[in-house]
Amino acid sequence: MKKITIKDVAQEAGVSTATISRVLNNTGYVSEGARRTILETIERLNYRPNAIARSLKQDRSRMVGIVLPDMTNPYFMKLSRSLQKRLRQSGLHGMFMDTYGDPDMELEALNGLMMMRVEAVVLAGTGRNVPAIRKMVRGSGIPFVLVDRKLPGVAADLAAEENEAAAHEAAAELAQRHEAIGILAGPDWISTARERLDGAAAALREAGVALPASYVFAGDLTRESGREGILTFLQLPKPPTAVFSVNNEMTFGLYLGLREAGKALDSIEVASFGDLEFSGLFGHRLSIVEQCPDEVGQAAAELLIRRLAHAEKGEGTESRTFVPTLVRKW
Amino acid sequence: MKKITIKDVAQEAGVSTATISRVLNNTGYVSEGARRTILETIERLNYRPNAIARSLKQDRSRMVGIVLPDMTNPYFMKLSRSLQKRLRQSGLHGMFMDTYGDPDMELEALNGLMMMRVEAVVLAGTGRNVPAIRKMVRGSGIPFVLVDRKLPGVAADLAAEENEAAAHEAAAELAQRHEAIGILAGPDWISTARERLDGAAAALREAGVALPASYVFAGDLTRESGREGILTFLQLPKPPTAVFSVNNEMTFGLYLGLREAGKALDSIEVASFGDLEFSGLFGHRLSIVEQCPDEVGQAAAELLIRRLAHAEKGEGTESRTFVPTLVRKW
DNA sequence: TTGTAAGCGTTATCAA
DNA sequence: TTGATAACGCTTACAA
Repeated sequence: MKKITIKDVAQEAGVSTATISRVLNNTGYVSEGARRTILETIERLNYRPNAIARSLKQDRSRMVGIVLPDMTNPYFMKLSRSLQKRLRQSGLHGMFMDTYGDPDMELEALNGLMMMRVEAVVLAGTGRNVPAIRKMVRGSGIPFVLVDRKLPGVAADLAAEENEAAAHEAAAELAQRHEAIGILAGPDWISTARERLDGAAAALREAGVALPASYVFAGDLTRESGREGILTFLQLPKPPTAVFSVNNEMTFGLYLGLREAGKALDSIEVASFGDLEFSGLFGHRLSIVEQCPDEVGQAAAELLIRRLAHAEKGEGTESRTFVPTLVRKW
Repeated sequence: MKKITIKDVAQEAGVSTATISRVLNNTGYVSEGARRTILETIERLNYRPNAIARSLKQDRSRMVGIVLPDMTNPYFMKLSRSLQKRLRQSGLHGMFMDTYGDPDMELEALNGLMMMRVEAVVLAGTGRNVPAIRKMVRGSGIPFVLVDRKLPGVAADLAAEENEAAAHEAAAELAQRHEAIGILAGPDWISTARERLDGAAAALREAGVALPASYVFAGDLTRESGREGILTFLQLPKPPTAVFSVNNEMTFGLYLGLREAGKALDSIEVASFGDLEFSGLFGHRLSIVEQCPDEVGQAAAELLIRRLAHAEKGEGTESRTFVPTLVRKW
């Protein structure tokens, strides 16, 4: 069980470690004979080069940090999957960190990644660490790519969705048939939530639909707060007849709340940013803004790879890729 | 942007690198004065110790490989989350690898992890690399913990669910009311699928319900194959009036298929292993075997930590933790 | 309480 | 075409 190193292989094969290294990395000249013996010895000893030593020597970890608020959320994992797929093609590995949406854990995760000397960071932030992250982006010398969520004043590439336009379109749809429209909103510091609220509110305004404060519920993107939101709306003297929800979890909570209140699931019309699995199955009176996690992940990967390739050429200005979303009417 | 090392800190603080190291690791004696200057210098230079160098020197990567067939599957990610949470408490980081259920990618992932010198591996296998994995477990000298899925003949700890008993219970329930029961099964080499099929088949046998070959559809656990399965059943001269499905994705496909065939979603009674998000919302004539990813993940973590702690004391025999599942009737 | 220096397993430079 | 050998950034005996 003794761990076997390049020296053991060298000894067994009767060559120097330098030669082993050359065949391992296809670098420099190696005679065909030597190459064969070496490969055979490697196989026989079941030798695997130590990536840690290699990283140290080459000053390249070949790792990319991926920092997410919720790894059980399929949206982020679909995004990560397409990202990781592209990274692998470039010989990079993703190091995933789950922040649980908590600012302290986010900072801890980022610090850990800096110590691991990741070559880049992909971040869907909590929105609550902007100054620290800005400093880190400046000081680290590695590229950051923001995904899904923007962070104001952070000079990094971005891959995200067209939140405002899509929310506008979906809310405008509701406005054609309703005069009392509620909005399940999210925290102000999460850019996606804010943009979707802004887009929807603008649509209502343009359609001449009033939006009293009591029709905007400030939730936190969780199922539970969606439930609270609809229950709150239902208490109102004149409850909304339609609701726009800024994310799918809150939409789900909305339905839980309706059921809890003994209302039919189609007793109100709903437009939701983000899909619900069952929408195709039962979806009545439900419009969906379909998101494109795969495209966002791929875009992020492209930005990353490009940035890594041009690392030496100095920073340049940051790029932003927006992927269009699709509004699907039921 | 020059990268700053322990030497820079030593120079700035006017001490040796050894002393820096001592305060960094809280090891050995350091005068209070020195400690303060050093911490201040670290702060000022914004120094972060290089985890790679540390790993190399200490021969401890503090990383655990986590190999999964599908990172977009919430079941596996819930499992991973509780696993990771516990790992972090022990100063370990998870290195996630998605195999897409593909044996070649699985091997590639495992090889990569061995090169990274992970201290342990948590694996939900494809079931198609048993000999190679057995060899790796023997040769690597690091603990493996299998999660969710067993691998025959692989001497490793295991944390999994009570598949057979739960499937038995759920199918017995159906057998009380039906005589024509179909089963949406999975690949034979995935232990969970096989055990659930076995449990269900046994229940039917004991209840005296016939199970002709045409009532067992060999799917692959995907949504698409669930759809195919139900459509195939519906073609039968005498279609089943109830179906037991070995996982939630296939169950979802079943409903898609029903809808496609123009049948009402409650035109047949269904028992499903694994939850569907909407089951609480619409769930009629649907029984669920609720799984416990959190518990499995936690159990895996415990096994891992224990194994790591006793690493020097030789192997010992492998342990298996089974977490009980709950059958929820609608 | 502190410093010196040897290594951890590689890669890369320089000679041979 | 190959081999010595000096790093990479850290930890850790061992001395002082």
